[in-house]
Amino acid sequence: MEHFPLIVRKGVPLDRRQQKTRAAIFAAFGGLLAEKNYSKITVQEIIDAANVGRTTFYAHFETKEDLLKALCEELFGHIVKSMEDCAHTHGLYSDRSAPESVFCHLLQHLQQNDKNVTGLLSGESSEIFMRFFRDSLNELIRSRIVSRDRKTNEEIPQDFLVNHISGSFVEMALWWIKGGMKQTPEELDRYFCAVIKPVL
Amino acid sequence: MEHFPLIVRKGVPLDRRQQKTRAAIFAAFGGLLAEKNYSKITVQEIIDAANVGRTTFYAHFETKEDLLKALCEELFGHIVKSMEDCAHTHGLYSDRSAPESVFCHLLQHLQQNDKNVTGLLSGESSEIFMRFFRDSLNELIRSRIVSRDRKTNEEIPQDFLVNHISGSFVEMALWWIKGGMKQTPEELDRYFCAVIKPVL
DNA sequence: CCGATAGCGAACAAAGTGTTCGTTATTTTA
DNA sequence: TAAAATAACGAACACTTTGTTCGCTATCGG
Repeated sequence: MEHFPLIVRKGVPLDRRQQKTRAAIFAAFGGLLAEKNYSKITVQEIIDAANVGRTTFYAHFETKEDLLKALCEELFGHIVKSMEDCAHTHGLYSDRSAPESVFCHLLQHLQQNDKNVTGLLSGESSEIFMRFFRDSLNELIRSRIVSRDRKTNEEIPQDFLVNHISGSFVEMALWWIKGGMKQTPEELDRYFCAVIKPVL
Repeated sequence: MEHFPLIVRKGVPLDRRQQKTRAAIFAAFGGLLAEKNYSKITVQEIIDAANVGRTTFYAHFETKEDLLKALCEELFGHIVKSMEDCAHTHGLYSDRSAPESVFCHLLQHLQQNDKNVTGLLSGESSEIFMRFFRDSLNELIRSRIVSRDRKTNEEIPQDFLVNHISGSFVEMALWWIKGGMKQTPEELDRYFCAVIKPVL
């Protein structure tokens, strides 16, 4: 909890050693997360798996929670980024004109096991990641749903809708992953549109 | 993790002392959960708050997680029970004929601050409880949706639907509680039916 | 009343956390 | 390429938390 002289300063490109250390820690942590619950993972285990010194770990991350946050950003950062791009070019939902929905795009990203996301997501700590993921999604949907879909049902508050959509999506993704990803992203996207579209 | 000679045996009614201890621990734990995250709560804090000996605590619960599970069962046990009853007499959804949906019933339960549930649910650990809650709900919906609603959309798998409904509901409840329960249960129930009904 | 048993608190080993320090290895830079 | 900078290392540390033991006391139920 104390202030600690951080070796890693933002803005400054990482020393090759730092890059290696950081990568090793992420890899180790990821591996552990895939096989056991976050709360049961100990810093010592991470250190051992990453094969780095104790001091080194704490020079990079203040705490295990800090590491988790960093990992989330690392893992979902570019997914969210490409999600935003996709939302600009294509629409939020699939259409005859735009078969590539953001949601489908997203599911494809997950499926292609980008940076071993899937391992983590099928592990016991998947909820943690999904929460993180969900918050980004919420932002996106909020901005998109306001700009489009003006003719929407006046009975139901925007806030409720936004939450419903992002919440449902995350729950679906969780269900999908935990069930072994039996369906294709396109299938899922159809289901999702089928249950979400009528609402708007 | 070791086998520990459990004082509390199931089936046998609790000694008056045991009842008092158990209640004190639940109350203390509940109070703590309402103000700080589960993971940050220490057994010692619970012991102090409950004003109970260390040994006594461990005679009742093997671990903090064990306590959490017991508390969940205590809190949601009767809610789930009454939920099942409600599902038999009334239908799953609101109707002109049956304005009392299970969902509405459920929200009312939450709102009337049953056994201080709300405090816990607005705390940082709400997800944990909601997960527990969700699993019960899933069971109920699964059995009900199969018996009714046979004419349902053949395009979408039952499994997907069940998950969608219970997932959405939990996400809604979470949104509601975290937002300070601004809406009435009846309002929420209307919104929920509005987004769920079209699906079936 | 009395035998049974729950609660108590001190004390403990074990494990985990966050930090320090001096040394070694690697990278930048000049 | 030599020198200054700095990241990594590992032993050692004080501290916290956990789960358990033991002997004593208080309370309960028959």
